[in-house]
Amino acid sequence: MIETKSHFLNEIFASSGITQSELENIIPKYKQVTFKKNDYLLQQGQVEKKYWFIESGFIRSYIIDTEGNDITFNLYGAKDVVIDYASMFFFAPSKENVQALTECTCWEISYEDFQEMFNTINSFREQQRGLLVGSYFALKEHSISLIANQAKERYLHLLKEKPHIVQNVSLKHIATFLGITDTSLSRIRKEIAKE
Amino acid sequence: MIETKSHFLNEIFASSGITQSELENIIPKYKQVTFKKNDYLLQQGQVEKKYWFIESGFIRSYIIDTEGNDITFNLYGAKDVVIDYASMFFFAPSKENVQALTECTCWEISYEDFQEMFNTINSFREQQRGLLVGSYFALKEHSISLIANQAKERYLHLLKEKPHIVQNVSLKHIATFLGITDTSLSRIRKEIAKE
DNA sequence: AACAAATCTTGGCATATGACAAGAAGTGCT
DNA sequence: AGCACTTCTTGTCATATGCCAAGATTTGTT
Repeated sequence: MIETKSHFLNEIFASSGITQSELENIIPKYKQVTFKKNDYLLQQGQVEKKYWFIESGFIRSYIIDTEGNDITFNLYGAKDVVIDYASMFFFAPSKENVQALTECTCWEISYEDFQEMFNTINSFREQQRGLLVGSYFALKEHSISLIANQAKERYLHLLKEKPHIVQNVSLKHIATFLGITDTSLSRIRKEIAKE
Repeated sequence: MIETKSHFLNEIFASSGITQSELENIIPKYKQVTFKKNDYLLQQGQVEKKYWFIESGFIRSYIIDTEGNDITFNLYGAKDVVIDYASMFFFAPSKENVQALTECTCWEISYEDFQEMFNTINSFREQQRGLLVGSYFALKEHSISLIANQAKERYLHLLKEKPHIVQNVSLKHIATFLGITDTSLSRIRKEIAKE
């Protein structure tokens, strides 16, 4: 018997219009998994037809570009959804590596279970749709921000939106995510501290 | 009766393992549409559950960022697929505007027809999957390139991959797509011409 | 506790790119 | 043909950010 009331996933599904009785069908489809620091959730070349909600811990996705640079593509913390859209929805081998930066507790759902609930439970569909769209748009906005904003603005934006990530992820990973060097980010921090 | 042999879509589906008899079912699902210069295929806020193949003409997608800058998000030419993933697959209002830069002839398919063929015709599924994944990854690579490469490299890459776009799209749109000003792009061109 | 390794900060200098403004070239319209 | 409008080029100067290398600080390990 699942104690849904106190379950982490309740926070994820809170205020989504999903009823308690629906939740009792939904939550058991999620499997708790843990990752140790440096474990890979997904490696380049793999197809991973599942995704995760992070209950605790930090995760990053990265690619190694043609010149050998390690570039952080995304950073994830508690309550974030970790997903590779191409792998999940198009069955494509991933272009990125997704790795735990710390010990992590996550809730995993398979493509099949997702699809089934997406097609049969209206409130689940609406809630997940909103969530996935939000995560997709965040990436898109970040990409635009690389063009339109200065590094300092990007940093301040990240600090505002995801302070827990700024506080827990190493400077070099944050720097490549923001599209700058760790040296520059260090200077930006110094400048902000002065203000 | 559709004359599939000489049909533009034959080029799209060529060497995809789709048989001629399957093509005769597939091609009629596509509707030819034309756009005049400056027509919108999709506007910010709309949900557009369809996508297009360009037979001729040029199209761009763009957003106006918070500071009012017009930023080209993607550029499309003949044989490209024009799609807003969030709108198409998640029924989300688009964040971008998709506008014809020239007169265009396109082939449009609805989400419903796409879904139906995707689920029933294996060869269609494989071909479309490859195509959509390719288009998705190109955007991802471009985003990484904004971080990892110099403007000149990005321009040379675009020139190599999509010379027809470089030749037909105005410098200012190419510039914002590459993440630089039109002034800088003009200088980069000059420098390349000298070599 | 002590050392090694990783992370972060700082300095000095180089450079890619931006901002602004003027002129040149190209395009479309009457 | 002529005019307005947009697009492209070029000059000058400012600046954000990169590169490299040296310390400082923190973290992990024995």
